[in-house]
Amino acid sequence: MDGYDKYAFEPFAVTVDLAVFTIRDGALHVLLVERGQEPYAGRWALPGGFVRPEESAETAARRELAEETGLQDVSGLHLEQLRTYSEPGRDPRMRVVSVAFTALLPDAPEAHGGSDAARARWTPYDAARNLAFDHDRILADAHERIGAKLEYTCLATRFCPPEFTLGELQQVYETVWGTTLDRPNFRRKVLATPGFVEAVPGGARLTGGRGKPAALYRAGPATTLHPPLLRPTSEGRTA
Amino acid sequence: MDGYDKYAFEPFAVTVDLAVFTIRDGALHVLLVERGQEPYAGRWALPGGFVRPEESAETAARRELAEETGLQDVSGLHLEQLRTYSEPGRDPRMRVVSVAFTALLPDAPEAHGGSDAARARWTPYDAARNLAFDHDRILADAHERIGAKLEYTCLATRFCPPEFTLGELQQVYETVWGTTLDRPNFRRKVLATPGFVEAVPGGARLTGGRGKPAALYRAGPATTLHPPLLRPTSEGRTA
DNA sequence: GCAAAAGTGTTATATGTACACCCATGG
DNA sequence: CCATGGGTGTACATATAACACTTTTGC
Repeated sequence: MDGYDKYAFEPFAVTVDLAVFTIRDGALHVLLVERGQEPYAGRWALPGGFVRPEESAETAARRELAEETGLQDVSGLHLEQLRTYSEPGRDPRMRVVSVAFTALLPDAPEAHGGSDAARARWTPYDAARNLAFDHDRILADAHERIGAKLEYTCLATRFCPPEFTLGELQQVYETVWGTTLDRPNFRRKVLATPGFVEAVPGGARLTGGRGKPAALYRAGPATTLHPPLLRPTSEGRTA
Repeated sequence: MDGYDKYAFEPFAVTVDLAVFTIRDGALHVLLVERGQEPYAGRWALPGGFVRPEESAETAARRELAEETGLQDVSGLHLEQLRTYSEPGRDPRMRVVSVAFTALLPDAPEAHGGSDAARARWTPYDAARNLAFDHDRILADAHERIGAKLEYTCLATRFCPPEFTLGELQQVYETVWGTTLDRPNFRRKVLATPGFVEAVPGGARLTGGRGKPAALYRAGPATTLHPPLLRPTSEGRTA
């Protein structure tokens, strides 16, 4: 921390990369952009870009998110630092240190392919392979992280529109975890956690065309779940 | 990600900062160094330094850890990325993006004040205030993180020597969380988690001078705790 | 014997799990 | 009237929390 010469070292570039998730047609999707230039021209990559001189990484990530999704109001969206990737060879051009973020979107706004990215597309998570740079790894880390956070935080509501049914909330868990959950137990668990969801007084909505209309809920003020809502098959993780 | 001119932007410096914890005399301690130069000359700070051109942040963190603690074998120690701090004004000299790490040491090796740091000292966590830069914040984040990780990982054994008693392991939890735990229940919980600890066949040790000698255990292969070992007073965190 | 620390046992309560069952709606 | 999805009830297993009690050591 005691070097004054700004150019004493080979400069580092600092970028942000975003793993932006949404749930569409009952499947987890991630936002990818197609690279227009070398390296990795034509390959898909996570959206991202350089941190500007007067920005923090968080500010840069939010700006990129707005640019790539074309959303008007990005201020309320959940953005969270994942980790920083700094392996010397991760970008063939120069030393690039990238701060990765995860973001969760309620529904999939089709408008994208904003400013600089050649093309942007929502891709099913399972099909998002062979990405540019070390983005396969970043994406896998991001998926792992949100899966874990669903267990002990109220993050799942970030995937839902402002008003949602408990069935939709359950689908979030089932989609991210790739499991099925018992509906009665899920319902009780969610309602027993104070501040997780709040009932919308008169609301009800048909979900699948058929069936009983479901009551509507809003996200509550709580941020953490106590006790946690554990994945069913989390036995093998002790070894 | 598409800029080729390495000097197009004002350069970023990339550093690592370390929050190195240990337990000493039943209290949580953190390793601090006294700054010899401006800015913040004479103030205490977290150890850290520049990432070198051919290093990853992890490599740099491990190198700094070895230098600051004077330990021979730093390879087995637990080092974990915390998050990256990138606010534009956090270093008055230039743009410094810092990747923060946490490290846990079994006991407190007194040998320190290694290479570049003016002085290094183990400081009780509660007395580590008014640090240089944004290190108060980093330290608080690190403490919060390790407290949370004790709940659902086997991290606590990293604070212990190779062979330890269950009483010592319990002290780790009590020290980091600032609570007391019921000994019989703690014991059952730990032993019921497969792979958390392994009994050392013939071992026993006197702990407090008096009392029954305690059986010795080693850290097991498990890394996560299922079900988790929750803090007692974690009620208020739902709101 | 007494204090201190380890270790065992027991019980009430809470929580998680696996179901069976009823309700409202569209076709 | 049946398929579909929402919602309720209930019995059982397991986990937690609180606390009494025994064991082994040093003084």
